[in-house]
Amino acid sequence: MPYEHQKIEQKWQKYWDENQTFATTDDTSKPKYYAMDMFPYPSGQGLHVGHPEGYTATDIMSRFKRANGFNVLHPMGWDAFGLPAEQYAMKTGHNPADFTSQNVDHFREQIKSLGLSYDWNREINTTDPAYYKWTQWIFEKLYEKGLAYESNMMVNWDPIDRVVLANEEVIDGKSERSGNKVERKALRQWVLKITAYADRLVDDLDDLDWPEAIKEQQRHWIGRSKGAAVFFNVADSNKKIEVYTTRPDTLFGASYMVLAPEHQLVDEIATEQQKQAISDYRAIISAKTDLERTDLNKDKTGVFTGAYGVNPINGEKLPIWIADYVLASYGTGAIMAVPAHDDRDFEFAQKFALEIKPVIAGGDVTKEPYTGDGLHINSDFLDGLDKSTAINTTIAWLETQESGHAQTNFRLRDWIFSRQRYWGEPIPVIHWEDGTTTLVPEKELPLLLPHATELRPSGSGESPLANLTDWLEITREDGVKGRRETNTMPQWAGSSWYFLRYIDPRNAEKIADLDKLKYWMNVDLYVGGAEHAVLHLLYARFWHKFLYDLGVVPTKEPFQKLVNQGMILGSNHEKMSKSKGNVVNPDDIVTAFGADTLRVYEMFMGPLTQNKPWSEEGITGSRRWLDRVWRLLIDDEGQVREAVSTYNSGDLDKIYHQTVKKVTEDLENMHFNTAISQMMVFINEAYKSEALPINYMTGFVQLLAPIAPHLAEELWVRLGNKASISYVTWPQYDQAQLVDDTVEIIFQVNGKVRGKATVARDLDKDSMIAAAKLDDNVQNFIAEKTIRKVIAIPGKFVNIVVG
RNA sequence: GCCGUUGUGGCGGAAUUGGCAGACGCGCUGGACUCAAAAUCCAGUGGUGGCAACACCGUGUGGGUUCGACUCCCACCGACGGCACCA
Repeated sequence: MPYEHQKIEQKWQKYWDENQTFATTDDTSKPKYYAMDMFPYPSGQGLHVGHPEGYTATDIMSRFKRANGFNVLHPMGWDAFGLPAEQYAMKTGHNPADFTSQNVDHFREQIKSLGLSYDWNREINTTDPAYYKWTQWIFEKLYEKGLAYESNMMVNWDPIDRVVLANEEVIDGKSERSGNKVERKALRQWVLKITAYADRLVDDLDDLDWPEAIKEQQRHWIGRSKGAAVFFNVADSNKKIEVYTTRPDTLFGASYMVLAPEHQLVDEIATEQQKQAISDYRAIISAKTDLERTDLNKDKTGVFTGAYGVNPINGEKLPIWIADYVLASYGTGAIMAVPAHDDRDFEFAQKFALEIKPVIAGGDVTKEPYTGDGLHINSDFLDGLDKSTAINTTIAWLETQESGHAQTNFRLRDWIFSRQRYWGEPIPVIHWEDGTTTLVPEKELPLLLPHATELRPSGSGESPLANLTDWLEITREDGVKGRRETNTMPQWAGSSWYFLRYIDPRNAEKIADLDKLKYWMNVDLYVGGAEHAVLHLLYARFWHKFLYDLGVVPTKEPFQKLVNQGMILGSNHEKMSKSKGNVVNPDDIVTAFGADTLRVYEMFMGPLTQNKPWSEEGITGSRRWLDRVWRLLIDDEGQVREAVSTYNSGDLDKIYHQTVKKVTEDLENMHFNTAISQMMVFINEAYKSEALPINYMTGFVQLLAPIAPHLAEELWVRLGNKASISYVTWPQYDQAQLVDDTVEIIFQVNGKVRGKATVARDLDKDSMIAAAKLDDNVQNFIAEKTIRKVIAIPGKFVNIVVG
């Protein structure tokens, strides 16, 4: 009887469902393990083969931990708000909710066919009002704490369609959909003050078990830098310019100053004869896209304002320029330029023939800027000091003069939290005609997204919600009229706290019960793609810290261990895409080979974290191996083979215990590919053995169960055990079975292998050396040579050094 | 340019603390079974030379440390991901 994957997989999926095998309880007597996947956006395309990779990894860990006595929380849900549904709805005249719910059903069905051990009772959906009630609640708390505010921010604006576009909708400066040229436009936006958490977001990374690359990306994104604020008076004026510098020690080398073209003081200090040049320059700048201002333009441009600043340290007058290489959004939008020791200032100074004064010894600043360390020169009281001493000395001096102070800056900016979209969580705010703004009262949450079949752009830059007058307009008891906020939240909102809701998904009173949170948090394993390295993970960490400060959650960080699965590439080693015609559909694989084969193959392809190309031959190889496992134990009539019995010839003793050890350790470390290869070795050995001891066979089936659960359940029952295998205690290995009395040692001459011998495990050094010298081939290489040295390690090797 | 990851047979990939490079799988070759084929089972398979024993070469490139280097150090090259004038 052959291995019939379809029958077996359906049978066990039904069994798990009916028996609620994977329903999680809050049994706090057991240690807990919380394994979570990044929940998917349920797109119309359905699952691709990349999804099952990460899902299988967390599923293996979940099943492995269950067998090791852990109480496992392994949930799944849907990140179901998002742009594609809205675009599709606009095109077809449907409501995004209906379309999304069909997609969710399709995704759920596909995911269930993979045999993943989720607790489906905890399924969540970010578009469910019972869920987004709490997303709105968190927003209200942020607002109450002063961490949510309104501000005019620049957005991508399609002037013909009159809609706001997301960055990813803008391709080469044009709208992806309409092809219209996109402009920058200031619009009122809701903004979250993530910068208030910048220090903690950097510092707390240190304790997380995350890939170093991701931590580095977050550190860089936050971009904390330490330096000084320095105040420069403007000559012949009462104005002051504050600059930010990381090199206050080079203050004696400052030879000019630069303001960002948008800097507020520009108009106030510019002289009459420069005003025309300035406005011309600004016109050119505003026509440039961000890309042109950064990437494409390495050539420095700028205009003199006609004004001078006074260097607080020596009273020198410094010309004040405007230039777009100084960014309005970073620091104070103003710098002191030290061309001798900064690449950008050097380039600018050369172009406009500004003075270049060296203040640090080393390098030749007539040729290139010197940015290294060195002793200070031409710097009065700083002369002879090294960089860090000079920095501290200067800051101390500035503080006594009240001309500056130490200052920390961040690259991180506040988070633009609103979207001019329909398909998102409504922001629970009302703008009243008397000019006040209030939150929707907590007891009225959730503020429901009104049902709409015809989504049309409002034309004003507001979301389609602005068209829905019934919902939009509201009158207070005292007759004051109000208008609801038409902005909705970004897709990041619902995903910033979903890991909390899985813990207590139906709680109507709060996000989740604190005792349950105390038991389950943090997430022990979080697996997903590296494309979320910064934004999602940073936003989730920010919200979590905020909730921690509120006392809602008991931990400072949400995700203790993070793993990024690699991408599955097409068989041509390129990223899978429709246009390249290299897309593999997991449904086809499940039908033709089975979910277990897909799971084994995806885990066997290579390390979880690396990119790997799909291979048609590879998948058949994995299937072949599962067939081989089946045939080892089950004969043509569907009976357990006679060789499987309580008789143990001893052939498999060593390999069995080795396999238990290796598989256990590999699973613990998520080295699934080598765990599978060890199981293959075991099966190869078993095929050569006459006797198949029943306890070894059941032990093997247990090792296989996390990876190929349907097949393992089936074999487990056929071998005479009671269903199900999921909570049966993991097999143990016997250390004593792993060591042999004899061991093969190698003989080297000058580090090259020249012979081998099998000797007693505890053979002493001298006997090993003697044996080595007797070896024929070794003699060929040491004959007539002087032995300089002999290295011997018992149980391993002898190395004879001749010369 | 900067930060991070990575480079091993025809292919995917193995190799605790430096100690037999290439486990396992794919592919390929041969054998068994079969009228034949498929499937299956068994064996072989880094390159060069040799009937063989065995020798030489071999982990991106060039140096170095060491009795011994895929592994450690220095310099360089290529691929992938991220950031991009952040003062």
